Amino acid sequence: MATVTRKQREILDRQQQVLKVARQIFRQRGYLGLNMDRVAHEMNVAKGTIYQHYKNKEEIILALAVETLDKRTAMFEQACLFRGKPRERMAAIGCAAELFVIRFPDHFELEKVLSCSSIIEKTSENMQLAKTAAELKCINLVAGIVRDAVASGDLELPSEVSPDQVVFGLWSSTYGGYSIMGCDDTLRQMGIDNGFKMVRDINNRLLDGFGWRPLSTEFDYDETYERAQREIFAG
Amino acid sequence: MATVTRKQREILDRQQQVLKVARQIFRQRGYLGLNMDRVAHEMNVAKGTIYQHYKNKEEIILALAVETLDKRTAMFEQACLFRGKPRERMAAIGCAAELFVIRFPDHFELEKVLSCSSIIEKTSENMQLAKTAAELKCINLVAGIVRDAVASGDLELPSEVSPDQVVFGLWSSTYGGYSIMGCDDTLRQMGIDNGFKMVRDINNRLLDGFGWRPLSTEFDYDETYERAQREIFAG
DNA sequence: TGATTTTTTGACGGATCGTCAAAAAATGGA
DNA sequence: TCCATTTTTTGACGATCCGTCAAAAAATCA
Repeated sequence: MATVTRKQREILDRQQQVLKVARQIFRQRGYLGLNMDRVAHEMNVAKGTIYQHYKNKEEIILALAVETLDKRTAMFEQACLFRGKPRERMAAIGCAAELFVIRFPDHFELEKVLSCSSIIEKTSENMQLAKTAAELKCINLVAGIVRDAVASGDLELPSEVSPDQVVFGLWSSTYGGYSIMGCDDTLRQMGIDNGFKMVRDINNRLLDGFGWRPLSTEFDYDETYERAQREIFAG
Repeated sequence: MATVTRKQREILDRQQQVLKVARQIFRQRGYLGLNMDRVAHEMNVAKGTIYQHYKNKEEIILALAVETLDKRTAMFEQACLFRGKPRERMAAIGCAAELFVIRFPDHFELEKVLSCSSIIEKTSENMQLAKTAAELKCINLVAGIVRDAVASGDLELPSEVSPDQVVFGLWSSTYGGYSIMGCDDTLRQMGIDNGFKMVRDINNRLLDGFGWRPLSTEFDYDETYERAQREIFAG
């Protein structure tokens, strides 16, 4: 028993080790620069061994995304603990999202690669499900806050609008905003310097549009952001 | 002289031909399925000839994106001609954006591929600039409508908010929304069926948040969408 | 027509992929 | 401890795609 467990642990450890090395390479050299030979070489191991753990490099990339997605879930969970009205907690989520892309700058690049259909197609169904599950955890945390707002009366949604719609809106604009920020110099051409602040403001306007009280015009959410940063994500 | 022109035309024609064949392959087989040998083979031409026109497949993909981006500009220009208040014209732009992704379903896939830094890095500076220029044309059309709204008093922007910020917001949520729609089945998990309607509603909420009159709560923009579809993009 | 320039060709060397038979290591029973 | 059996690791291999370039073919010109 103990032997089996040790063996299994060793395998798990190496799985982690592969991800660690692969993330390093991906960060430095991107999708095209990451290849199995390189991973194997950096790990002082034969190529075949890597294939024992992951069927191809796309699978490794997907595994990396799941790994960081779990980090994000943890950060979002922290944010949910923030003391304040639902909309303040949502601001804390925004704060977490910002910190996440700063702390894990390679995650968005992973997402972009995985958004290419011919790339994601090479990965296993299982790992894809794992990623969807990891995403759903985050989405549900956010949806929970929206529902709290509805329950507390801060947010009055018409019958044809579901809480998930609000989540989808925040998700879209945040995802879109960060995407445009990261890869396009169109932004610079538009004269926008602080992309994070921009996304924050856009999201605030969006929530104002849904009538989520207190509106950003009557409450200082920048202050809330700073408090969230200090209180929850100190260090 | 006439000879030179004819020769040049032939070269241009083949450039187009490459794009046509490549788009076909890309649509069917995606990024990983598109390769120079295949393009050459389908064109009954040697591989070296393809390289005379485009330095690698990434450059072809970028050229394809520029091509469709120009189509989008044309559609946005049409939308700008729509008769109505600025916000109605903006709705017409939204309509154009929708029709665009329907008419050119491969464009978003191209965008996704090109958003990967290690892929775009393989392309030429010049073609990248061409893409940025094509994007900027669209952005400026949208920005023009925002400025019209400000000028006409329909939209009162605080001094710290620039019209470009509004554009960025729309851009983000639309880009983000369509991205999530296209590649993720997270959406289905969230129980969202009509992604287009969703993006439309989100954008309306966002503009409501900016206080752009008439608000979507006091005006039927769905009606405007349908009119835009009928009037401008008939057929 | 034949010399010169331009264009096309596809074979080639190099990189990466994913596989698999053989080698090495681990396991387990005597 | 030893050796037979199972599991894991190894890296050579064939296949694919990349981008190049010298030679062949075509076009131009005098």
